[in-house]
Amino acid sequence: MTDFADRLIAWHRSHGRHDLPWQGTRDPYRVWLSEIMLQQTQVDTVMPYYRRFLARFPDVASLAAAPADDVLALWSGLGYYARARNLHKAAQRVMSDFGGVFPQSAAALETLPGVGRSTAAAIACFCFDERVPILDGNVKRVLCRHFGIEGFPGERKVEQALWALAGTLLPARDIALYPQAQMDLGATLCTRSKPLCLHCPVSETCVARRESRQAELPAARPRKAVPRRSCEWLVLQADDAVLLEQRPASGIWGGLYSLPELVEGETPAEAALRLTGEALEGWQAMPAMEHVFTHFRLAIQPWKLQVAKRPLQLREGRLGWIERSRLDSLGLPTPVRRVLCGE
DNA sequence: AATCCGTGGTT
DNA sequence: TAACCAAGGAT
Repeated sequence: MTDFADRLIAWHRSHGRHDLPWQGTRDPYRVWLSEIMLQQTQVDTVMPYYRRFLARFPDVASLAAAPADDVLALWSGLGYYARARNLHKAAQRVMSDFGGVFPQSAAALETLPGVGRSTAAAIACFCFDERVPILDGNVKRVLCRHFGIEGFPGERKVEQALWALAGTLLPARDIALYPQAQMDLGATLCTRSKPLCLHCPVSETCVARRESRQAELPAARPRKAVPRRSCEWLVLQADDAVLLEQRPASGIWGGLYSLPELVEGETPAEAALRLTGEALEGWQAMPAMEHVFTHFRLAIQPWKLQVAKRPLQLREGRLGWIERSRLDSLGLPTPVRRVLCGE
């Protein structure tokens, strides 16, 4: 079945995507950056972020030397912020452990934080012609359909089988073209819904096609109820500044600047007193909003409290007054940016 | 090994 | 509307 890869590559030459911003280079820095941004994130979403990021940090040295806050600011809105923190750490490790030169094997690349087996393989393959398989969402979908693989691909046994299968399908030549060929097929033809089998280069040998099971393969994730949580935020504004709190490095929105949360049962005035030690009055409700994550749903009630003069003391170390003009240069979670800057 | 981690688009 | 999930990795 080595023919499988050759057909994909031949199809890619004439029908694949060739003008994405991260294509046309074998610079491992650029390939690595694009691969990290594209994890669980669609191409159209990534493009503007990739351009901005590359303009600000043209190489691994400039990224390694940057403050973490600058990196998070450029990532703000892209989600999965551990990617940005790991990206920064990995850049520093390339400088310190590899003399500023990216390692040239998948095994070595995988030692970098945020670089797993598939991302390491993609970089090694694109940049250094290493003959290793990738296994992202596109490849999983294509393989499950074409070879009639049953079971949810997120399950360990199924994923192991897919890795093994992917390893047997590698082409004898043009290895550097193969990852892109697979991803293009998955992204443009073998899509999750309504795949365009009529244009597919491997449709004659596809199990799902033959059995009309394109909608059943790959098997869907076992569904669970999505928990609902709620929180209240204090939007304390003074002069032309707002009180923000940097979140802990781990957990949701790690390292980002967020609005202080009210403790259960607390009024906005009580929260302001707790945070500043001053009695502040005149709070009012802002429009409630809901933010949806993959794994839960968060109802947010912001409370605005505008005071004339900025309280001098802050009771917690992670609190700080941020000028409104500086908000653009900070890493803010999307709903925080929405509250402070409007839609 | 199952869970956690964002956001926006599609159906 | 709600479900689903996209160029996954870390724990």
